[in-house]
Amino acid sequence: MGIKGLTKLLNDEAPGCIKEAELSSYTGRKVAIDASMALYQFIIAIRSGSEGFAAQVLTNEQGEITSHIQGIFNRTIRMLTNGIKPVYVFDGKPPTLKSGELAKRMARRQEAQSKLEAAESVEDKEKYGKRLTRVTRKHSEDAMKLLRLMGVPVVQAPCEAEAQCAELARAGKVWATGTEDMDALCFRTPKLLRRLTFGAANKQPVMEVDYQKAIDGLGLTYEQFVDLCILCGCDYTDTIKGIGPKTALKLVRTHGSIANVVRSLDKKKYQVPAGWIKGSNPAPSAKPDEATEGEDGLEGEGASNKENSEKNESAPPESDEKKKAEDAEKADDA
DNA sequence: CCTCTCCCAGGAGACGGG
DNA sequence: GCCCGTCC
DNA sequence: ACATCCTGGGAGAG
Repeated sequence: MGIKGLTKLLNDEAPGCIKEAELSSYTGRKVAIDASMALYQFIIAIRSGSEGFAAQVLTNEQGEITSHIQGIFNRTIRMLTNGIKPVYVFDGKPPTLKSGELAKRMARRQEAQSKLEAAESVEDKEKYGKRLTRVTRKHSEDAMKLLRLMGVPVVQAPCEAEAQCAELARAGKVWATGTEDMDALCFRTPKLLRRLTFGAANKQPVMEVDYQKAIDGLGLTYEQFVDLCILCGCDYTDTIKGIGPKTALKLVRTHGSIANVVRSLDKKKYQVPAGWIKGSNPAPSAKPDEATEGEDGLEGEGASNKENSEKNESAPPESDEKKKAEDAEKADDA
């Protein structure tokens, strides 16, 4: 996940938008965290007996996974100990992941699936079974229950958790989004905190990115920033060979939008992937520029301007906005 | 100057006793 | 502070 | 996904 070379680009072109600090300097801050992402990592990472034979997840007497409970518990305790107030945000409707990454995951998953069925040895079955790991509804419910018992606020996002985290931050309900994924900036979270899980005892400090300083430093609008990220290469689209972060920035600055950039490119020199941005498509879809505006009610999903032909995700209705706000109020009590 | 490719090292959750 | 064993 | 897999940094060519 992430935007290729974005961290370096920001360091080079928007100096000051990234800074590092001790965990202790965030005492008292409320931070929104994508719960599903955390759960997935815990389920993958927390295993016992990795040195011996069977690398197994932690389970209860019924054989159900409990790694995620252990992980969420420890991490939450750690943050609370440091005076940081987490707000866990759970995914709602599965996001319309873009064709690229989604297809890739699907392919990998199906490959594992078929290999699992073909597997004869116990080892193989175990091996391929692991590749099918995913966060289930039950895992999420377990975590929600735990968090509620701990008095930690939980938010149910209408769609993508990352987008919701950014909205909470924009609304001032939390101070920042805690994530390892720079994609969060594309949802306009005012502050992004990386390596928040590493404590004082650990090596790297917390990394803090200021969204406003970032786009100001780059000299771009929000829409242009999203376009830049797409050009740099994100999870959802292929990149154009020969165009890296520096060139992408220059192009967006010069032409103003990704549609204009693509239009102006020498197609003989640069291979634009099939089915790319509308500007590359002979059939113009309405007004390209408007597709990137947030006026349709879609939160964040700026990157969705490339999928305007697909079923547009039903926009998060106002009621969801209120619901999340209410939930976040509880954060104040914690 | 910028990008691409290749290679390789390191990390992949957190705690706590020794 | 590091090294590992442990967490279920 | 720990008998693997992914990422980031550096070298070197185009």
